[in-house]
Amino acid sequence: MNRKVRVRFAPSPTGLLHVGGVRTALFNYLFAKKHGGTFILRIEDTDQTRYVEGAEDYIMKSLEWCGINIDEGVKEGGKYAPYRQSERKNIYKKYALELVESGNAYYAFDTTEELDEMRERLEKSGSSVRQYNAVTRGEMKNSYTLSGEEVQKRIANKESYVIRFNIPVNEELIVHDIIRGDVKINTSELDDKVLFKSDGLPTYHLANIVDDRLMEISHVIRGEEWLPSLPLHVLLYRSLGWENLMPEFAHLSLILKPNGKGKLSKRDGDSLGFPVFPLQWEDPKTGEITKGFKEEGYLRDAFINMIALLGWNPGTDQEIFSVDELIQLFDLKRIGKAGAKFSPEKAKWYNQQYIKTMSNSELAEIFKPIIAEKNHSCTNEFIEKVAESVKERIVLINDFWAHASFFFETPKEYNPAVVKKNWKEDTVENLNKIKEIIENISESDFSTENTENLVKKYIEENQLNFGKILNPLRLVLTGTGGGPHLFDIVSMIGKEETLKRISKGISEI
RNA sequence: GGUCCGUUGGUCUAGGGGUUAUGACGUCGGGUUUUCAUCCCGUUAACAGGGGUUCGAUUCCCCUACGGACUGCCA
Repeated sequence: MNRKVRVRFAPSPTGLLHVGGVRTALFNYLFAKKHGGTFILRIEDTDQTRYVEGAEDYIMKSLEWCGINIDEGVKEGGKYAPYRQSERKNIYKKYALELVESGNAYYAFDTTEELDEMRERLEKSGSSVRQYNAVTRGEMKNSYTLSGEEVQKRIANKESYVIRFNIPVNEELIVHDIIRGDVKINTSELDDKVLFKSDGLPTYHLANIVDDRLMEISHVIRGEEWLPSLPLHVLLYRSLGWENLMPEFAHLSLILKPNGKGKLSKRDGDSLGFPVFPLQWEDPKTGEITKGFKEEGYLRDAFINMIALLGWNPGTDQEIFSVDELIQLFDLKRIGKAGAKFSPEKAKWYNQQYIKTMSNSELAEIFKPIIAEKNHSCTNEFIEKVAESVKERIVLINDFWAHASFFFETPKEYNPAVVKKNWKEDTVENLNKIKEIIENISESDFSTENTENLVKKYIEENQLNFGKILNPLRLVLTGTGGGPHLFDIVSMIGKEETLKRISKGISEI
C-alpha cells in the first residue's frame, strides 16, 4: 500500500517521558522524515484520573530538546485538530454506538465490585480464563442477559454503563507486524474490552482506532506493550468497516535495565547514577526533582545517536550518526525484536565522541554560562583555547569545571595523592629555579613554545629528570596531576599568575 | 494461571544451512605523552539447552528453560 506517510507519537500525560518513550517518538520521527511524511503529536488524555500537572508540557519540551520536531500537534495545530483527545470527546460516542448498532459491541452495567467478584471467582475455580468474554458475559449484567426494554430503561434512567466490544468466537486471526511478521491468535483468547467508559470518554482502544483513522495515520509505531491488543485493534478496524484503511503496525521492544532484568525504570537511574529522562522533572506533588540527560551534561545529538542505536542499526560498522544520516538510513525492518539493555557506559562514550569532535567555538558557547556562573569572565578567544585543551578530556559537559577551573582561578588545594607522589626534598629548590627562568621571560614572549623551550633547555642542560620538575610544576599550577599540555597552561594563565602559583605552592605544600 | 513476544561475548549488535561468527562499548595489556585524556596496537569473551530436518545446523521446525509484555471503566 503506497500512501502518504503520517505517523503519530501518542503519549499519555501521566508523568515523565523516559528513554523508551523518547525512542518511540524518535523512530516515528525518523520514519516520517525518511519518507517525507508527517510527524504528529497526539495527547491521549482520556483518563482524567491519571492527569498529572505539567506532564504534557514536559513531553513537548523534551521532544523539543531532542530535536524531534512536531508537524502537527496540540501547539502546532493542523487540519486534523484538535490533537488532544479530551478535546475530541464528542466524536467517539458515535463510533461506539455504531458498533452497538452493528452488533459488534454491547452495553454492560456491571459495577467494579461485580467485576472484581467475577475475576476472583474465576481464579478460585482454577479456570485459565479470567475474562469478560463470550462465556462469562452470560453471567453478567449486559445486553445479552438483560431484555431490550431493561437495557433501554437503565440507559434512560442514566444508570452508568459501559460499551464493550463483542469479540468474535473461535476465529483464527492473523495480524501483521512489520518487525515481528505474522502473529497468530485465536479470538477466543481475547476478552470483551471496554470501548466506552461510564464517564463518557472512550478507552485507549476505541480512541486510538478512531483517531488514527480520522487523522489518516499510515503507520503505527509504538511500544511492545501494545502487541497483545493488536488483534483487538484489527478487529475494531474491521468492525468499523475500515479494514482496507488500517495503518501498518510496528511494535518496538522495550528498553531494559542495564543489569538484571526487567524494564528500565526511574529507580534504576537513581540507584545506578544515570539519567533516565531527557529533561529535569519536578514532581508537582512531592516536589522531588529528577535530573535529565540534559542537566547531567549530555549533548542532544549524542543522546539521540545513542537512543537510535538501541535496538536498531543500519547493518554497517558505523557508530556515529548525525540526525540527517539517521533519517537517510532508518528502516523499520532493521529494528531488533529483542529488548535492549540500556548502557550508561555507552551513553557516556557517545557523549565523549561528540564533545571531542565539536568545534572550539561551539564548545565555547556551551562553556560560557558555566564560567559566568563561577563568576569569571574572559574573552571568547580565551574560552576557545580552554575548549581546545579540555575537549579530549571531558565526557560530560558537567565535567568541564573540574577540568578547567585552574584556567580561571588559583588552586585552593592540592591533591594529596599527587603531592605524596611528586613532592620530594629537592622539589622546592627545583621550582625556585624554574621560577627564576620564568621571571626572566618577558610578557611578550610568554608563548607556549617559548616557555616550554626555555624550561626544557634548563632541564636538559642540568641533566635533570623531566617528570621530577614538570610534575610538581603542574601540581602548583593546577592543584592536581593530570590535564592539558603544561606549557599551554603556563602561557594561558600568564607570567604573573604562574609566578604567583609557584610561590603559593612552595609555601603551602 | 493464561495469551503473546523474545533469547549471538558482561553490554549494544552484524551475519546466516558449510564463515578463522562482524563491528562497537567495557575489561585487561602495550605504544605515544612530563601527566591525565585522546590516539594507535593488541587481548578478552557469544550462537540458552535438548530433540528433529539435512551430507552438514548458530541459521529451518518442535520442545524445554529463562526473560519480558499483556491479562483494568490505565495508557
